[in-house]
Amino acid sequence: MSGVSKAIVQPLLSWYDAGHRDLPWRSEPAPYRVWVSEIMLQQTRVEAVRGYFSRWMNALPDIPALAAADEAVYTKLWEGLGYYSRVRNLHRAAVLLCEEYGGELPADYDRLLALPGVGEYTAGAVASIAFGLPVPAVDGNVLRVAARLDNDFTPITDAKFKKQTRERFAALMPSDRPGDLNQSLMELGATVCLPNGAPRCGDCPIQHLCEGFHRGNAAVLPLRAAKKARRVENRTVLVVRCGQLVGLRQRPKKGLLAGLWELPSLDGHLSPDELRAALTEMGWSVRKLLSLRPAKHIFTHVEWHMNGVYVELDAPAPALTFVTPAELRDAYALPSAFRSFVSVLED
DNA sequence: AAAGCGGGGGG
DNA sequence: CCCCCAGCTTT
Repeated sequence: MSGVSKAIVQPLLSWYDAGHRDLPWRSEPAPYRVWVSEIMLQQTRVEAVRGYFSRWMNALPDIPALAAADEAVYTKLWEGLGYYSRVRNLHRAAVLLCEEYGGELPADYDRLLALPGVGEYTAGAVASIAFGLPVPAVDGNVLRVAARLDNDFTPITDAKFKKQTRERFAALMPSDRPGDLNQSLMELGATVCLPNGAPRCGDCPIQHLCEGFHRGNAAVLPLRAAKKARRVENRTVLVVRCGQLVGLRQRPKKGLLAGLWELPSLDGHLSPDELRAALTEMGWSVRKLLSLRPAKHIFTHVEWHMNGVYVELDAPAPALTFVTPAELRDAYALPSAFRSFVSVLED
């Protein structure tokens, strides 16, 4: 017997018991902590989450506290973590939980799945880790482990592969330790069954059950669908000063970096003359313009190639919100894309 | 099924 | 440079 089968369960649990990473949401797996950690961990590395998780729990220790928090507060706590719809959904779900479930998470896979921001993976993770329910939690790690175990060349990005993998693991979940089995699979993927052709099969507790290893294919699996090319957007980004204040703009409620604050910017790379003309046209009283070092920021599907310009105004521009550098640092959520330009304010 | 949605660490 | 990360939602 080999591949994804019940034979992997005991070796994985024993291996997990023998040692695993010490993660803050593991040592104290209250449902709220597990839920928040799993949302933060979506498409995000464990090491990036640690600091955010600690600060979040300190500021918003339970579901009612999150439900009652201002948008500016929870958005600021998420600043720099990315995929900001996650934090909006987290808050929406907290409000909903207070209204419908007395401020607690339901111990039920389908009710968890119905929460905003909670998909198949997260519902399975919370159900199994926080509530001990025997449901699988199939993330990118588990998909890779499954493809290698079964020597399966189906692209793991295919929906059918994900569905099949969930079903295969659902059939072998142990009733006593489902959360630990799910975490052992993810731990294996994160520390041993590594991506990019670098599996450490010599350290694997289920090597003897791995069809991919047996066939010599562990390093070439899994397959993935080809990814699309990014488009490039040229922008002229402004560090606007008026006295000691800096001018900010809030992004639209939908789309990229929705609702976050940003440095104002114009489409394209404008020359100093073009920029001065454009700003005058907008009614801004420009006192001084200084070019800053250009910067590039890469998102998943678009690249911003940014020319920075320091702009001094005689009077505040009505379209902007003017704040002190300290207020910007402490209370306004600004995406990482603008970091290099904001550092100009620290002189 | 495909596209949109962040940011960073490591090869 | 490219890869991929404890994915979800919308179209």
